[in-house]
This record gives sequence, structure tokens and C-alpha cells, in this order.
Amino acid sequence: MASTPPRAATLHEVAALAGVSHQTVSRFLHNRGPFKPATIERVEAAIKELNYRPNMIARSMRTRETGILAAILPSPVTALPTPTLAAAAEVARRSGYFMEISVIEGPAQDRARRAQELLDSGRLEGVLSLGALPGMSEQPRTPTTTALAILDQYDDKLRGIGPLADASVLREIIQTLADMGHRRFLHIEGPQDWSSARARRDEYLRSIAELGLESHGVRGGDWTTESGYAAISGLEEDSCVTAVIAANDYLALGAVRAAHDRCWHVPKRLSVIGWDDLATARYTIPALSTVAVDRESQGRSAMERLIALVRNEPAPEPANPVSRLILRESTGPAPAPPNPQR
Amino acid sequence: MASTPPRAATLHEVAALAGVSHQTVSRFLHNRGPFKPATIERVEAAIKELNYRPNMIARSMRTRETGILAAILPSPVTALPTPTLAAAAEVARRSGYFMEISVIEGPAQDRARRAQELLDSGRLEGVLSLGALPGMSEQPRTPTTTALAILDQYDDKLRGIGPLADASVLREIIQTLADMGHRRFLHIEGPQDWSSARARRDEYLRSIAELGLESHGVRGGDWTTESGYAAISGLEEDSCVTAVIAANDYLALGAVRAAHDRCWHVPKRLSVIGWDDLATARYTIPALSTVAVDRESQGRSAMERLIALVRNEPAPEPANPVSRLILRESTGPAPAPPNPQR
DNA sequence: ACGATTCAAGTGATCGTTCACATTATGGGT
DNA sequence: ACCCATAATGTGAACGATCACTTGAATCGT
Repeated sequence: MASTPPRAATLHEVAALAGVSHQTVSRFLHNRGPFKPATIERVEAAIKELNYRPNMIARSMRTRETGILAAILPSPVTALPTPTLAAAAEVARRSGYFMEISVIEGPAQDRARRAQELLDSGRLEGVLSLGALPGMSEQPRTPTTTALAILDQYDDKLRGIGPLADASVLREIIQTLADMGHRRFLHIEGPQDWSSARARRDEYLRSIAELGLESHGVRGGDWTTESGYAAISGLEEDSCVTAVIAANDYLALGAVRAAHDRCWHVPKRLSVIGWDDLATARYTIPALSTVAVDRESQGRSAMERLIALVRNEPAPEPANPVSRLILRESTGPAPAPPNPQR
Repeated sequence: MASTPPRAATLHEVAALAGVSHQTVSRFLHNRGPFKPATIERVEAAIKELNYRPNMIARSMRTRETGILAAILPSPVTALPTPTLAAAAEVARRSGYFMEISVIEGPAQDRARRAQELLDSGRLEGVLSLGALPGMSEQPRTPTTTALAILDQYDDKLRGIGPLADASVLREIIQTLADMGHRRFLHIEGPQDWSSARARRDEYLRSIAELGLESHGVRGGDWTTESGYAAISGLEEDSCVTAVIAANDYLALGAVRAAHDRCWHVPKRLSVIGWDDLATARYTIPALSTVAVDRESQGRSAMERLIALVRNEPAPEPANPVSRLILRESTGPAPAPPNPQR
């Protein structure tokens, strides 16, 4: 009807049009207190007429609550951890919060600075970091600080978020492969500023040593398929490596393809095992052995922890993250040694 | 030193401590106007002492600018389109905006409603939707509305964002396969509320008809590997389909594996082609033929369009999205007919 | 018919910042 | 010593909502 107003309608304008006070409209929007039917009608009409929408910024300014939590992730991640994020978002939603995702680029140092800016902005009630932030640790919300929870499988000091399930699975993997006759291993690691990557690497080295097996070393260094491909295609022909443990499925897929390209059959000549159980892992050829991490429950309990920190409630019982070894076609018995030793 | 203050320091507190007016501190924070060296020193000291951080909410309330754009995506997407998002975020960053990602769950109807809420919240200066929003279309920013750009390969009315590169590639695919002797095709489609999925399906049907080839129909319906697997494993043994065109790489990977499981060699018995050129597509076995969509430039120009809408500038020249057919190991000549016809 | 009680709605301050404007130093020329 | 331009800083009102109170209208028992 009327020409476009110069700006969005405010509470006061609605109130004026409805012939009531601004406070009445505010109460109406929050379903507080009883109203006379006539009032309801007039206010509703005015809201509709002006196409009124509450200004969240003004509201947040007064209440100091935004209802928004952010999940932040480092950018150079091959694929965003969708199931983790989805589970976290679902928990947030059910608790009345909205979760947004902020991708923070750059080296670890920069990331911590940008994360601090987010924490200080006052725009967020809590921040869930996927991946470690150098020099920062979990903190509850106070009038001066925004709550921060860190999901990095383990926090920086390896104080367990749940038991060290991570490590135990790696040992199980190596034991299983050893039982199949494998003696010489290779680890393709992830970026070492991820504590989950560090934990896998460390447990790999420890298990190899404790079980009296041989390691041909550690390669890789980021989370990409290319890196996995390079790790295997760069291997000497006589390396005698028969089993490869990759820090994630992308690395493992690259490794499988590299083996294929140099005519090393997987698993007859080389066994490969990944980590994460990507949605496609059971459909690849050969189907990829991997570690299924319960990413849903991981995301869920991290978000529950964050919300407890936001509300200054005691931390909820953390769900035990269950990491489960899944053997598929990419692993098998070690090949018979090319030239028998005795 | 001092005990934790009841709440974060404000401009006024800094000003009081430094012995200047709040406005001087504000100016200082924005590098406006010259200052006496002594003033600079005192203000800097006060900011440090109180660990002052400007409250972005209060600032936004006054300036009506938040510097924040959001990319929204529907949730049931197998993997977030990382390259697109990264490119978009980079453009935003360079233009002085911060891009956050909001995942909106639920059916198309709900999504549109939630998107509208985001648009109305006042928290965002612009919204970039990946995927169509029923009943909503691109709009510039006005005092009462938030800018909205939609990236769905093509917008709802198929008014080309750039030329219909999409379609032309599909025709090229079919022509190429026909040249290799293929006569009977199958399309595995994506969800039809995505206009890109619709465009692929429509062009598939049109090309088949115009080139005088046969279609065994259309299967699929979402973007998942499972769906692709089911499409092929459900195929009759005597379907005579020799070429499968999937609407994305996940569907294609499922199709390849299903073929493998029923002992249909890819590509000797069945050629499969995907869409998107996933990072892993060139490493799968067999390496997947696919369509490389320039997702970076797609994300980039969508974000440039959004920023122009936010600033009420004329729309920038859209970069021509170049879709390029990449033939790898999963496609090959059609098999000789099992029983020669003449 | 009147005071007490509950119902319904109104008033003005406030959150922390920026805007528009007013005011007070400072220094140089005559 | 005075004026004036410019440098440097100060003042108070917005922004649009909510909070903490206060006030006026209806209801009811006696």
C-alpha cells in the first residue's frame, strides 16, 4: 500500500499504529502476560501491516544473549566433517541455539588470533573449535569471556575426552595386521598440528616398538589424497613394506591408487587401512578398511560440553567415543616373502 | 591484578581511566583525526589495562553494519562443497566481509522459512544460498531487506548465470559416448528440488531424444553413494544399458561399485561418468570420468554478485563457468553386442 | 458503595557504540 | 596583544530492543 518505508519498522512504530505502548508489543512478542482480545487483534494487525520483524541486534544488545554458537574449523581441510557438524548443530538446535560454521584460514598462529577475535566480538555465546588452537584451552562463559570448547579428539594436554580409545584402536590395528603375518609397516601421517594426527603417529610408533615390529618410517603430512599417493609411489621397490596405516581415508585412497599404479595388488601385495570411514569407503574398489569413528556422538558430546560451559552448568558425562576397526577388502594376509629366508 | 570485573570494559570505562572523553577513544580505535602523543599513550595504556575489546553488537546496532555475510546450505548434502565455499569466503574476506556458513535442515519448505528468518534477523548484510529456496529470488539490499544471491548453477527460471554450459556439456558427454558405440543409456539423477539436478536430467532426456538414442530411464533421487549403488544393482540383467551418466560423483562411485559387485566390468561392460570432479575422483579404481565444474570461479562470482547486491552496485560481469568433460578410466567403447544382430 | 486484589498496560532508563555538532587548545601572522 | 584558522577533544542524542517499576482499569467480597 504505502510506499516503501525508509527503513524497517520498529517496535515503537508498531505500538503507535496499534495504539498501545511499545512494552505491550514487546510482551506480545514474548507471549507474556494476558491481553485483552482487542489488543491482540490490533497488535497483530499492526505487525502484519508494517511487516514488522524484531531487530535481533538490538535485542542482543540489551539481553547480552545472541543464541548463536559457532563451530570454527581450519580451512585446509579436504572435506568438512559433515557428520560431526550435523550432530553438533542438532544438539545446539534442540537446546535453543543456532550453530553457524566459521572457517578460519591460515597458519595455526593466525587461526588462534582470528578465533580470539570471534570470542571477543560478543556476537557469539560459545565457540566450538574443531582442531586445536595454539595457546587456547577450554573455558566457561563469564561476563568477560565467551565459552570455548575444543574438539580435537583430545585436547591439547591429552587429558582424555573419554578414554584413549584412539590409541587402543591403533594398537588393535597393528596387532591384527601382525597376526596376518605383516612385519614391516608404514604410517602416512596427518598434519602434526592436529592432536588427533599426533596421537595416531605417536601410538603407531609406540605400538610398533612394543610389539617388536618394524617401521619403514612415517610419510605424508597433510590430509590430502595427493599426499597419500606420493607416500606410496615414492616407496623403494625393495622396501618390504606390506602394510600401510594412513591417518585418514583420503590418504589411504591415494595410497591404494599409487599401489595399483605400480602394480602392487591391494591387498595381496600391500594392505592399506584408513581412518574415518568416509561414506564412500565401503564402495571403493577395493573397499577400504578403516576405523569408524563415531563422529555423531563426538560432535554431540562436544556440543553438549560447550552448552554446559555457556550455561555454567557442570560438564555432562562425556559419551565414550567408540572407535571401531572395520576390515574390508583392502587388508589381507601378508604376502609370502619373495625369497624364502631359510 | 584486579579481581575479575563484573563485565567487560566499555568505551566509557577506558575513557575514564585514560582521562579523555569516550569519543576520543572511539576516534582512536578508528584511526581518525590527529592525536597528541600523550593522548595516544594514555589511551593505549587504558585499553591494555582493561583488556578492552569493542562490543561488535553495540557497534552494529549504531552503524547498521555487521560486516557479515552468510552462505546457507541445505543439510542433506553428502559433503559440503568446500572449494565453492572457500572461493566465496576468500572473495568476501577481500571485500572486508566475514563469511559464515549456516546449515539449514529440513524439507525445502522449512528451509525457505528459516532462510527468511536469517534474512530478517538484521544480523547479516547478505545471504548467499547454495541450492534453491522455493519462492525466493535474488534481491538487492534495501533498508528493509537483506541482500540475497542464489547459487544453484542456474537460478530458478533457468535464466542463465552465464551461458548454459551445463547443458552443452551433457550433450557433449552423450555425443562422445555415442561415438564410442553406446546406444542405451541410464541417468542417475540428483534431488529434483536442485535446479542443477533438474537441468542435468532435462538435458539428458533432450539430448537422448535429439540424438536418436535410447534411455533406459532415470533412477536415483538424492546425492548419495547408496543411491547410485542401488540404481545399478537394481538393474535387470538384460537391460542392455552400456553407459551411465550420474548427476554427481558420489552417485557415480556407487554405480561403479555396484557394477563391480555384479561382475560388470567398468568400462568394458559398463561406462560410468560422474559430475563434479571430486578430489578423489582421479584416484579411484577405475579413475572416474567426470565433469570438472569450475567451482572456485562459481563460488567467486556468486559472492561477487552478492556483494554487488549488498552495496547496491551494478552486477559484475559473471565469470563464464567452464564445465569440462574429463575422460578417465571409467568410460570406454561400448561392448560388442552379446549376440550379433545380423 | 468502598477498599483490596488482580489484570492489563504504560513510563523511562538502559545496553555500548557512533553520529553530528559544539567547544576548547594551539600556533602563526600582523 | 589580538585575531583567526586549524588541531584536538568534548557533549549529548541517537540506534531498537528489554528491564524494572509504576499506573490505571476491572473484579470481587463484604
